[in-house]
Amino acid sequence: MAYVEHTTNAHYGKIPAVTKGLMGNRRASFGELGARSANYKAHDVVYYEGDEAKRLYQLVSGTVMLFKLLPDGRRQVVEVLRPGDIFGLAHADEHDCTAETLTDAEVHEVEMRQVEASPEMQYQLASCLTNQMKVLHEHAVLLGRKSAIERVASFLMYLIPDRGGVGCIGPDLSRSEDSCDLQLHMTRQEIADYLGLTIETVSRVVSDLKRRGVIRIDRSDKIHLNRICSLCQMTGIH
Amino acid sequence: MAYVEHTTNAHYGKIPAVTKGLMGNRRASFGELGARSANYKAHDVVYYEGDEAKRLYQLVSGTVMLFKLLPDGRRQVVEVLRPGDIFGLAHADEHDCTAETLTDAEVHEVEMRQVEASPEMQYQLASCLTNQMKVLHEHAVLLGRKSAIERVASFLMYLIPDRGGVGCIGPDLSRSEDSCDLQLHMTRQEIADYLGLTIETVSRVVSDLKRRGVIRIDRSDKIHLNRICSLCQMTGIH
DNA sequence: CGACCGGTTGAACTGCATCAAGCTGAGTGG
DNA sequence: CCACTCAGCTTGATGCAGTTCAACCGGTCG
Repeated sequence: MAYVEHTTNAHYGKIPAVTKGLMGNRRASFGELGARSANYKAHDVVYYEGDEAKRLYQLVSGTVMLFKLLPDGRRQVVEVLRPGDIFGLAHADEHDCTAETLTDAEVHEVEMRQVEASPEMQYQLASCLTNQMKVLHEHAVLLGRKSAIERVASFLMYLIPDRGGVGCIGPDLSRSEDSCDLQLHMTRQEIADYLGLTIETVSRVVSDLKRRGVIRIDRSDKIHLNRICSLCQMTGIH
Repeated sequence: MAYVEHTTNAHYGKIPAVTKGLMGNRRASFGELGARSANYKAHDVVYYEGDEAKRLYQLVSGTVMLFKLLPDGRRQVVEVLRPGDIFGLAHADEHDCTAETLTDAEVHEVEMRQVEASPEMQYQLASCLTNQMKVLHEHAVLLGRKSAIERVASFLMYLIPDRGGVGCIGPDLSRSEDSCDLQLHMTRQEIADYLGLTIETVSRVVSDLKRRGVIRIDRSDKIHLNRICSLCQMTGIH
């Protein structure tokens, strides 16, 4: 089984061309508005929590995570960004999170002044933020109310390409397949910090899913979903 | 000790007049842009999760919470809104949360079309969302990584007027007081659903804080903070 | 080959949930 | 005015999901 990045990972691929309205699932792009493009290697830090916020960033390709640290070292990954997502917003001129790439990533960067001066960009900004807020709401439910199995199942479902975190499409899947390959791009530690669990719990749950035949582990970061529907059943949203 | 609403509760008071830039701590208002004003009683539902999203709302006074439900009844309060906050945004024309007032509330309502057509409103929207994103990030840390005591302490700190969730101002408090009265406007159940805990745990932690002399309980929804600094010390961010 | 890093697995512990009473205060009716 | 009720809250006893601590495993790299 070959793992072709752009078909096997939701986090890959360029920004989708489809756009709707402000409140629709538009995925706007800063590219056509004269943003500077920058390339980062995997595990580069784009900015640190507390840094002065000078620019706005839009992820073009690859994956970026935003996380916060508590003084004793506890970490919470607050967002795992997909192409099209905007980051670097700051409420009081200071970044509230650290932004670190999970993979090589291409990013469009725009000076804050430019954004302030461009209604076009603000439109796109509002549109992207709307979407990201929804994801944050779902993640709050995950962190506040879901069990470990439900968290991991939700996480895996979220990674399925062309599903945008949406649950079961129903029994008559348009893809007519109930299986799928995933490329994780995250260590167990990163997953744990995203799901509010420990590394051991993530590992145990993944092993358990394997034992139950729901997934197959080809390499620790390459997982094959055997039964997407079963997995979806475990997310807590059914 | 008298409890005067607009001085004792962070959730009360009109939208602050102070505004800065897009990324600053601006608290924009739709009022001057011809929004319709609506008044709700305590515990009114503004819209339900799944309802078609037709309008955008900005809270003028009072408190509103947004929550999501899992099919088995588990609930997560994802946001507790303050005056100036915007809600009702929907990614796919459908509200992703239920919006319910906690107190009597005044709300400005704007048709989605109007927002789409108004760069001015989009600017304000982007500004408000930036702030709300930051709060959601902090809340993710709370839900994912904090203990019960830390959650309750963080929650109480968040309610202190004129602090916007900011931690210790330092030993030389500008208010020169280390105490404060709070009006909760939330039942133990609502607090528990906000903090990702059970009602019993919230109750136990509050009793514990009382026993330690950090707070005094005047009525279940009226709490006096005896030592704000001690409380702040318990939030996990120090 | 050995060191090392990320991951897995086991055994014991614990913080919070669950289950089950009891309490308190506001509202109601005799 | 007191008895009753009922909703929201508190407190105690018990259980368990997930953490913690510790050992081990397998692939990779110098």
